[in-house]
Amino acid sequence: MAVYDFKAIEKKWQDRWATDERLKAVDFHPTKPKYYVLYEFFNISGNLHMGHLKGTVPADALARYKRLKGYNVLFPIGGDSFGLPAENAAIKRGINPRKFVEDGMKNAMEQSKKIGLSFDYSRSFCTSDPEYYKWTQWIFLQLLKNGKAYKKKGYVNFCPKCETVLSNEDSQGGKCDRCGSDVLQVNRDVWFLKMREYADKLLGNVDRIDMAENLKEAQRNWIGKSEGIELNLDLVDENNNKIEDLKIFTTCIETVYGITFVVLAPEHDLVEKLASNIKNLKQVKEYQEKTALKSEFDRISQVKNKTGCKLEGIYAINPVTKAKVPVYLADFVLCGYGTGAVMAVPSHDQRDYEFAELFNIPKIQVIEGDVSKNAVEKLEYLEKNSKMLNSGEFTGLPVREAKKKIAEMVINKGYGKKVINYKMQDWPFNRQRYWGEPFPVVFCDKCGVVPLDEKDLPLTLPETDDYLPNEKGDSPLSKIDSFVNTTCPKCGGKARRETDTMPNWAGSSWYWLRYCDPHNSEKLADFDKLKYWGSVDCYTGGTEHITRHVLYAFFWQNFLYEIGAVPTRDPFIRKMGSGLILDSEGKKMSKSSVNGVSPLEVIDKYGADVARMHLHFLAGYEDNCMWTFAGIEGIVSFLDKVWKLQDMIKGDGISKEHEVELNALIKKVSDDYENLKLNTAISACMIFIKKIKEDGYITKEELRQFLIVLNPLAPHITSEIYERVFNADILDEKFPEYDESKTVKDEINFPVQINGKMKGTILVSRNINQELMLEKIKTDSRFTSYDLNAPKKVIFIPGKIINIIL
RNA sequence: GCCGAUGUGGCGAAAUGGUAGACGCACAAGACUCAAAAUCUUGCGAGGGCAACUUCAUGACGGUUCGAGUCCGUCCAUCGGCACCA
Repeated sequence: MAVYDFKAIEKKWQDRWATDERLKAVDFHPTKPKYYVLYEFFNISGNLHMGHLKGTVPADALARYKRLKGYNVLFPIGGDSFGLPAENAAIKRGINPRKFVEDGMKNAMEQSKKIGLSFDYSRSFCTSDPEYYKWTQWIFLQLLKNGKAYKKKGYVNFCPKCETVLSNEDSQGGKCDRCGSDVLQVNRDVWFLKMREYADKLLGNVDRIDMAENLKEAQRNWIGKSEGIELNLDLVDENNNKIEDLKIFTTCIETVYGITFVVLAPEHDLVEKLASNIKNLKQVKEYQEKTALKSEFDRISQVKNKTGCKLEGIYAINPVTKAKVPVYLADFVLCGYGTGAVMAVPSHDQRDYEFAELFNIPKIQVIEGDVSKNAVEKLEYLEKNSKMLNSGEFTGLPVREAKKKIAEMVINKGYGKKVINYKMQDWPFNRQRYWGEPFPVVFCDKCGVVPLDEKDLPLTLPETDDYLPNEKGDSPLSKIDSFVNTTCPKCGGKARRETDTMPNWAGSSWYWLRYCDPHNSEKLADFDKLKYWGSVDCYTGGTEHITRHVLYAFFWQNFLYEIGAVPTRDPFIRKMGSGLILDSEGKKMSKSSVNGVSPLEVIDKYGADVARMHLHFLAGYEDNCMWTFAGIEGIVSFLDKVWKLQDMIKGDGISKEHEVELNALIKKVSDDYENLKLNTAISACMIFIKKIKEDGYITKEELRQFLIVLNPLAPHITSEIYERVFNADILDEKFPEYDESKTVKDEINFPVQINGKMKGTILVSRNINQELMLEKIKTDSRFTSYDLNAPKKVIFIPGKIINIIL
């Protein structure tokens, strides 16, 4: 038998798979059930890294397993090619982003072939392909027509050194991802998508998806649902003349008797309306200007330092107590949450407490507890169910009861109503960059914002070699007159195009739908095909975008469902989050990690099968793991033993000797593939080979079944042996079935406990009953020292254990 | 601060409430060899004992149970998410 030349043999199979029709998904397959496995888009900004090997291989194993199980599997791949990463990389190398993406995609596809991934490449596309972004633009038009997109002035992240606007993701920790400069906030006219309106529907998606609890919690936190009361207060002047209504939001209506002041966000629009009544208007304006200069990041990072400004001459009336309290502006109140105004109860909220100390405002304690140094906050008093103080008719009630009753009273008397608030904001949807989807709208002096006609899509991105925004921070598209100047589709008059582009998250918010029908030029995808492929059965990939991309995906799918473009609200049935690869210092190993080991290096040295198996023997799919070459010899020697099985074939059929081991193997590995637990699948295969080595032979049928079982993990070597021994292609085979009754031996080592302690095992028939078992124990020399004649109690679990209590 | 996940040998890690440490690495001894590599065999949680055996061990302390790594409490630590969200 020849030595296993992995380089030549792996290449041979990879070349065959590249064009193999059997790896392609078939729309409306007449007999096979469908199964949709999705791995997240490749980010076209460099080479594949170890994280890709960790993420893709289990998805590939699942796809290969499901094909062998007789499913019609859709396992596509594509490229997230619009956006900053690709554009920045292109600028850095001085090449056209279009060219960069083309090369990057080709490279990623070649590299994924080297890993042995069985993608259906015939369905691939990039988000920057005009045939694809035509439909991204189409979706935006639908959002606009259905009132889910609007334009408003708002703040965006801006890097002064790169002269570009950045997304939140590209400005984490307030630093530019590219150059490390501090990110500023600039006020710009921004397109927003009404994502907040979908908050509750998104929570529904979160509940229904099969996903790890920590990821679900991260999403729920991000959405940030909170129930409370919106309370109406009158704003009055010094002479108690009513000037305005003020709405505040609170989740602690039980503390309503303790209000001693009210705070508005500095940007609150009431300030302008009240201007004539504010006695210290100059001071107020100064405060507003000062806080406006602070970036969102500054406001968050300076958590401890309270600042504020009193509105002299303005007072608020507590509707419950009729008390007249002062009104302040303070930047600890955010204008984007609730009503942008809060009632302050310094005895029962730490922020209010600190503010009251600073401005010398009195406190009214309304719930038991020590408030001399800190506020007694909601969590603490609710936990203890303390009693109410100074709260009129509610004084003395336990706080839980009072909370309900005060809320009822407030609602009944018309002082307020129940409301639900969300932390999640609407989605700022434009970037002042070149490399993205152009917005399919124009601005007409007569008609205002006018959407393009759907038949005129795609609105293609014009060519340029000037990728930087102008000095005002406008997108580079604004410098291209032939693009900017156009005619209004409605009145035919002069109009200007929107020159901003969509964020890189736009194209990835619906791509799984396009795979169902990637070449459709009439629709984003044929409805019947969408119905056939349905929700993604298993979506694999990293966890870093769980509160961004996955929520955007939920949002768009819900919207598309509501306008009848797709058949379901849920894009994904199950989401598996791939763990990270850490380097020797325990840091994330990725493209940006300098000392990262490339998967291609490992493949070059050991072959793709070894690389696939070694990495996934180190840890489970969702676990982080440290990359190391240590232990790789174990996989090398295992595959060497597998190769040498060819010399050990003796007989046909399944031998009595291996029947149980083989059935147990098939059972274990089937479960493990379903659950992406490749590490234990590998160990099960090793256990089987150990037994074969012990006995010195394997039958032809046993080898056949074993190769199919191992194939999803190590597709190259198993395909090669299969061809050599059986003169057939393993892709045509069916995954072996197992017989449950044959997965356990008839004779087992039955565990014996005395007084709950393990004392040993006795080799007996698996079906032994209690009486017989007791007899066996009594006659066993190891147990003669115990008086077993009158046990207090005997616990006997058939086939499992016996426990004798003396 | 709030929420979530995790915590098991020298290391990576397994264990539907039922023999803790499967499987692999490393290590040690032996076989083969002039020798080495490769390969094969055996051992390998800690303590005690010549041995048969025995005691202690799954972050800590309690609880439920005939029986707990697993379930329930209270802590501690690590990682992750959110964070002046009213």
